[in-house]
Amino acid sequence: MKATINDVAKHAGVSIKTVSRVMNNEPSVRQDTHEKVMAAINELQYQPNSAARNLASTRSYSIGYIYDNPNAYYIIDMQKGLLDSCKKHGYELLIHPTNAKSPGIVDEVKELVNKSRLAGLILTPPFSEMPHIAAALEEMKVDFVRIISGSTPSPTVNNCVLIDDFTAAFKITNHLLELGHTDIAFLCGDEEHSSSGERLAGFKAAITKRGLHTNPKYIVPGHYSFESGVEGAKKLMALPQRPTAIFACNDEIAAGALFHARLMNIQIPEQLSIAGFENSPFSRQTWPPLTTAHQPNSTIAAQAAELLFKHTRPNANKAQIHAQPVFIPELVVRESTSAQACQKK
Amino acid sequence: MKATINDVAKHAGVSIKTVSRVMNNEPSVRQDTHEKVMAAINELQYQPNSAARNLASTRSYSIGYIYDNPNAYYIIDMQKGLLDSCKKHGYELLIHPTNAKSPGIVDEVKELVNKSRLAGLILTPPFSEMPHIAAALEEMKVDFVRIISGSTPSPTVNNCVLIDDFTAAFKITNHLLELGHTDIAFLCGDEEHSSSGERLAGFKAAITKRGLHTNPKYIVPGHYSFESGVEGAKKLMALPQRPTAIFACNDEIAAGALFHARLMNIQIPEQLSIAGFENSPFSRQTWPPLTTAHQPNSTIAAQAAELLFKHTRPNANKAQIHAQPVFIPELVVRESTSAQACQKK
DNA sequence: CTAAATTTGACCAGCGCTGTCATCTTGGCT
DNA sequence: AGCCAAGATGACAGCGCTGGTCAAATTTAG
Repeated sequence: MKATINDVAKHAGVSIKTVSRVMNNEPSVRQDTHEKVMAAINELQYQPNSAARNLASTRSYSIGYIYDNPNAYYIIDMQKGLLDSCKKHGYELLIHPTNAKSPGIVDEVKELVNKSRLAGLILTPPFSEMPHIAAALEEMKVDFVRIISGSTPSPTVNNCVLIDDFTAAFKITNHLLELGHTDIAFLCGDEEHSSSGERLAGFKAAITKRGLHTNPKYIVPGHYSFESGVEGAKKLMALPQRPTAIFACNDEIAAGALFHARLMNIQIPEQLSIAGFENSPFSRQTWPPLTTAHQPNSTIAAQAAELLFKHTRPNANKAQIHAQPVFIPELVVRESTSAQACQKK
Repeated sequence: MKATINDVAKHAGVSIKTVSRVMNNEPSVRQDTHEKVMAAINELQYQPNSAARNLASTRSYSIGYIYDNPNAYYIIDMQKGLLDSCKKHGYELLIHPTNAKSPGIVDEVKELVNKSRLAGLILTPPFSEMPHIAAALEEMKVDFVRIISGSTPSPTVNNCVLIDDFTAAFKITNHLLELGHTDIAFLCGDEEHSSSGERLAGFKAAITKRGLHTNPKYIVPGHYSFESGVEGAKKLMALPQRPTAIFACNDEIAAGALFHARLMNIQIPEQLSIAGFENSPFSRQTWPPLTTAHQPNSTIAAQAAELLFKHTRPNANKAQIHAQPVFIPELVVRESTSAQACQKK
């Protein structure tokens, strides 16, 4: 039915071991044999049986994705990217939803790795920012790649995919500044997520660079939720001097702010500009659609998986391993921001 | 490191063959030996190595979940239920997002089954309602369980989990009727999804039973999206005689309707009641929160997986196989519906 | 208490692949 | 040409389990 390594070996006129060598990128296979084998592989559409591989090898061919994120869109996108990359490299993806705040989380992760013999793990926030998880995995000598907020590749750590929240937030803030806004508020996400801090820093930097200064009353703590956005906007709108623009730490918060504004009969963007972050489907379902920063989650996930596979594969190009991809979410301008609110002043 | 079948055999004082018999539910194992082995399994926390099982057996121990649904919350919930059930039975879950409308979809599914040697498949709408997919799977002799809309178990088909959309819609409509509403509109979902038709039928039945009749102008075709809800509400609100309540085919549509109402300065529920369907997180993020019907997606998914495993396991209790679970989503009353709008009349 | 039926174990092959180690090539050197 | 080391390739065992066969042990029924 399905081609096995034996079929490929016969077809190419080599031993199965040589086919195995080619499949595993092992050195000491001559150029022409390599090509011969590859040709046979392609012709027979050979795909190694992962069960056999797992059984025979000390290594494993599945990676895990642990998640605990209320944002379903984010998870779905991540999965998509991971799956694509896994498929490409003949790996399997094991998904494991769990509760990051559970006290036994480290043991749970350990057990998962052991039981499912995982080759590696993809960690997204909040897991990617939990030092005890990273420590446990390092101790177990399991590879992992973290997707974290940051802009400057670290020379000591090579297993991260960085999202430059700072720069993206800087851009969004700049967009608002360029429209003419000077009284801009910021609705924070969860304190524990470094992304929120990075975005706030980018926000402040843009304002400072413009020669303005940030009004502490305009920086509202909160968390990554719709409700938090409603609350935050309520506080801001109750201030004697209202801001003319709000930059929310993600689209959900922005949607909440938008909602509160609608409730208060504040026209968007005529009387108030609102920007979000992430470009989730959410940001297109609001009215008006949200100006936001596009975070290409699928692509980010795929990159993370690629990085993991490079680690995992024993004979990888060492130079490539140290590449730390940095993603800068791009500004997406929609109808929720305009110059109108500040021109009236 | 990890316990193998040999360890269990030694621990229980039996041969590995007997352990294997127990693991695979084979007959002709005496009660007490069975217990002895189970005790050893529990004590050693034995989990069969799925790679070895897959390799040795003609059967496989992984099931697939194919999805193509814009509703990320739905998918996440489904996954959760499937994973729980898989874990319990020692199966693996393979997820496969794809495009249901792609012309090569049947071949794609076939290839997936072949390549990953799937024991079975879980099909949700729209896949569960595509006859050519079911036919292809039957031809391949691959088990599958469909999650579909319906209320009466079919005697010929035994691989379905039913969601009684009719009754749930009946209940929601009744709730509106009991509040005193008589002019109730219905915003349809996609025509291709039978759930929309079932919900509409339940809606009509409730109205008819009340001795009233449905106004054709109040039945607005559409699809399962926020935008469709906005459009639908717009049409309804433009009618000379506005309805006093709207029953939307799902929460997203309801959210769209809610949004349009807010835009038109129609107070909810004072001037108009709106109900949704599904009880997705969406329904709690709107203001006011939506009256809806709770569809326990995780539980439904888990049931579907259980059903599939019963099919797949060769020595299962035949009587159980023919049980077709029927879920009736329960009414959840929140602030978006009240008697106010119809009392004013 | 015996014959028949049931339960269990010993043993083997083999699933498709990798790891180890032995063997065969190759090419550089004298 | 002859020799040797390094490189390329192959033979073979074994990963943990299932499925089959058959014989031995045990239970059950008559």
